[in-house]
Amino acid sequence: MQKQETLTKNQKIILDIIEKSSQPLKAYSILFDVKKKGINAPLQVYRALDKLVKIGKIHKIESRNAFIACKNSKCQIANATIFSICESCEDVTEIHDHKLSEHLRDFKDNKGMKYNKYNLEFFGLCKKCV
Amino acid sequence: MQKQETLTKNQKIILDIIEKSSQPLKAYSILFDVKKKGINAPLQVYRALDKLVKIGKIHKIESRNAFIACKNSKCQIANATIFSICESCEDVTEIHDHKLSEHLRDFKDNKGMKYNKYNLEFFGLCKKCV
DNA sequence: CTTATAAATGTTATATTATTACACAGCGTT
DNA sequence: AACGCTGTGTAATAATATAACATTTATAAG
Repeated sequence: MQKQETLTKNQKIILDIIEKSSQPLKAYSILFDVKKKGINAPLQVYRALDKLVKIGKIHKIESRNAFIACKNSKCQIANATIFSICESCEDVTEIHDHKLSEHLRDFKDNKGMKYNKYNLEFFGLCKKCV
Repeated sequence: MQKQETLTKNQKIILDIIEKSSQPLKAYSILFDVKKKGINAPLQVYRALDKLVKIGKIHKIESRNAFIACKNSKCQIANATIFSICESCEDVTEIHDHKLSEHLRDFKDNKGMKYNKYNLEFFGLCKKCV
């Protein structure tokens, strides 16, 4: 625990919006929403997003170019994310599976690469869409 | 084995360029390279890329918006990819790890979702860059 | 062989996502 | 007070990707 409480005004505004959404939000849709709060330019959004990703408050869904809040209250886990994505309704859920996480954390390839992060996205059809 | 031999002219041109590169290529850099072969528009590139991804000849590195050839000669594996990415030199390597692949293939969450695909990207520093 | 159907092409325009560059403000340290 | 660091605001632009339309080629069906 160090400085994750000290978000700036813009960062708070953006985090707030993302946390209120159960689903990933795109940068420009966030921008649209925060115009009324005085955030006018894409860069202001992207800067806040970058920071929030860095400190683990949100995650980027790479295959969708969208951002979702980390539900894990103590998260800090900017570096190990697993998501399931429904290809029909686009519902995204963060997966917390201890065993799988362990496997990924412990993975070693045979090339001496030093890993500090991974991102895993599962695709398929959710219950509703099957 | 069915129709993976029957690539069209554009698809062949694009695949050829990607296969000749050991590293991922971006769509617009491919476009630049193929202009001399009569492919003039982004859409022509993206269409070929889509098809090649679909049949498993190439993979998209989602975090980099770039495309790399599948080295697995019999690949057909458009649906299960694992890559390691060096955050310093951006070197990308496809990982073939039987045990890890099995784990991912067999993964079941507790929400009844039916998976048909996954994409995993590891980030870190390669031997040279450590 | 002819018709129908699906898949790919070529082209123009445009939408979406993300970054560069620059000037400046706030804050903690020395 | 000067420095370094992080964040802000703004304008411009770069990079990535898709929509819409007309046409052509390939494949399959009668």
